[in-house]
Amino acid sequence: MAVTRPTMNDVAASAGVALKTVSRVVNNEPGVNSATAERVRQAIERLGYRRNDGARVLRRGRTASIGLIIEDVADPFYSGLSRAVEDVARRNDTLVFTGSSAEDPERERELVLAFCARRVDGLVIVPAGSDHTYLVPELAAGIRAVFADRPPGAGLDADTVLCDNTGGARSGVEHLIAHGHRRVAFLGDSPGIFTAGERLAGYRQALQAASLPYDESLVAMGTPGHARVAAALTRLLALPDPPTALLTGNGRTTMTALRAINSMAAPSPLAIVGFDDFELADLLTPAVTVIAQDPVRLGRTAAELLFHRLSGAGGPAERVQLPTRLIPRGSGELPPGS
Amino acid sequence: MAVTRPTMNDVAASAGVALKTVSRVVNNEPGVNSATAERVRQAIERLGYRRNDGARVLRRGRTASIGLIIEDVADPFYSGLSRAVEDVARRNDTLVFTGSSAEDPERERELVLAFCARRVDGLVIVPAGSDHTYLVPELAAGIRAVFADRPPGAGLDADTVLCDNTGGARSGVEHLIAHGHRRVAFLGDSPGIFTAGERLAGYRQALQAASLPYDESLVAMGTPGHARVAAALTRLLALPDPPTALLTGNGRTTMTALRAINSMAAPSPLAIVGFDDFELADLLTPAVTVIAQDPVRLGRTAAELLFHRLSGAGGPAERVQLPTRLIPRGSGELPPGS
DNA sequence: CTGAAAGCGCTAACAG
DNA sequence: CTGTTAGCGCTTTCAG
Repeated sequence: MAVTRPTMNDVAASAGVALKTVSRVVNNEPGVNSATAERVRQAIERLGYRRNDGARVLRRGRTASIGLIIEDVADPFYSGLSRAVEDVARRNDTLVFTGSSAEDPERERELVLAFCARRVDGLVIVPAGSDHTYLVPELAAGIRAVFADRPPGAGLDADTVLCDNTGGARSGVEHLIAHGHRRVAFLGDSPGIFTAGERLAGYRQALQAASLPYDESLVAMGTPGHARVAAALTRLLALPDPPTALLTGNGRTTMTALRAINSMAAPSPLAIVGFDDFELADLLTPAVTVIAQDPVRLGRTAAELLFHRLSGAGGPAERVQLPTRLIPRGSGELPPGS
Repeated sequence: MAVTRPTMNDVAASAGVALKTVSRVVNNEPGVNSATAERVRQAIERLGYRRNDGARVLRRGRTASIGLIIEDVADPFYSGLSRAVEDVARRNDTLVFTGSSAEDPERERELVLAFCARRVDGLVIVPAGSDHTYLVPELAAGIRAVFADRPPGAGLDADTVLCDNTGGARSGVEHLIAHGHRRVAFLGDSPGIFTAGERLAGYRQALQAASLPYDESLVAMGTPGHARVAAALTRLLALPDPPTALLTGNGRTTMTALRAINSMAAPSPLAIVGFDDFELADLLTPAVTVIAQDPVRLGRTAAELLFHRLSGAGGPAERVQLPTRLIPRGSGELPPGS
């Protein structure tokens, strides 16, 4: 098995021309006699030559590749975002390295630095950690970074695209209150996660605007795993004055909560609004009312911002906020105590 | 803004040592005086030096990167597979380029060749096309490729990991027949897709084994879009002797079909078995019986096979088949004409 | 229109 | 233990 590929030199030798002439043909540079060019093309064909972009990059500087760091490709929210980034990259003739941080700051750092060592032109980062000082030398060296879904940690000023987490959560709770609920629980993601905090803030704002008390016992923040969610729900429903409605903090938590409630033989149905839309929400009984984010738009916006910078745009870091949309489907319109 | 990064040379000059010494320190090679090493490390820190892996690769041959081509990262089946490939790659200190072919053979080809031009060490390909002759020179040049979910086109012999599509579909139809059904429809994916054909074959085998006739009017193959699926279902249900049960050909088709049926006010409930498990199948009413594939295992197996080859394993192309598993949940156990 | 020489940043192979 | 030299495959620069 051939273990070494033909190089431009081999092609040049085979076609009886100089290296540079091959380079011109391969890159469609003007100023090559068409007969010569044809001879080169035949040699390329004959040898199965294919340009080594690694060497090209070394010489030219730009790698025409970017890195994308998300939490988990297998999560539908991030896979939508991923696909959008990929599409924008493709339109810019750029390849994408993808990596999942699994919500681990150390892993995020490793991935980012590995991408930087490959000299990606830029990065789209959904950060897991809150300390991004490790990025400072990279940014100083000209690598551009755009943060998506969550902002960078303190001390780093970079372009950022976020959803309106607070406003979204607020509108969800307002919706429940408008339907007569006074005891609304919040089942949120781990408190360390930026979006979880923002959504909790929105929850509180809605209560305050309606002059309802903030009752800590109605709030349960943590991972979206089944055990923890089921435990939290059990506790909530056993309260002396239990909630009649529930806001769940993200798509995964919503699904886990629905599953837990389903197997709990709840005394009276709980009204539910979920943060994040999800597939089949419309087919459940009742259909699930959600606050929809737009992961595709999030990814597209972040990637476009990145390429905007890569094409030379200067100016201060931008901060874009994307709207959310409440989609009433039934579960959020249930009256209390029905 | 600094547009050029410090190189090993800069570090060497700054530390007052030779280039090679820096290289030794950076790569943790033994045989450097610890005082010298410390001086070098300080210079690295001072200048914010980071090794350029592109240059390293050019010199060493291996890029420690692989390419992954799937149909669409945003599809849960492929995103599970993706994540599994990424995890295996990580364990092998390898980065992953990801690209979506969108079921377009030309796009698949472009992506693969772009990855090859970056000199990835290997590829995991879920092929969209059926002609892979474009890969021959790449394979000859030593790039390893493993096909997943679908085999390569005729004429190319490469490692392949498939699911038991035929057996899975057969077991699904057998299940329906065992529950008393005699008129079972098949709503499959576009006939050009490999897995769609295999599943159709399994459907036919089950009918034959039960001595039931194969009725073409009960089969509808095509894209999983809503319009086409709804039209197919309308036609099926208007048949003089309509089906009492339905096998759907993949996850997306199942969901679309459920949605269509839901809005159709069907005369009597249709028993349904879906190929592919999907999130929330257990929470629908009735819960959906499925033939589950294991996308994570598919991805893991393919990636492990790839790294096995990359570590020097020879021998003929392997062909691995993964089992499927029928998960009864309710929809597939409905009796006919209920 | 074509080519020779230099060098991108690094590692391998040898000296000292 | 440290340094020198060559060269990975390509593009850039400058001469013919």
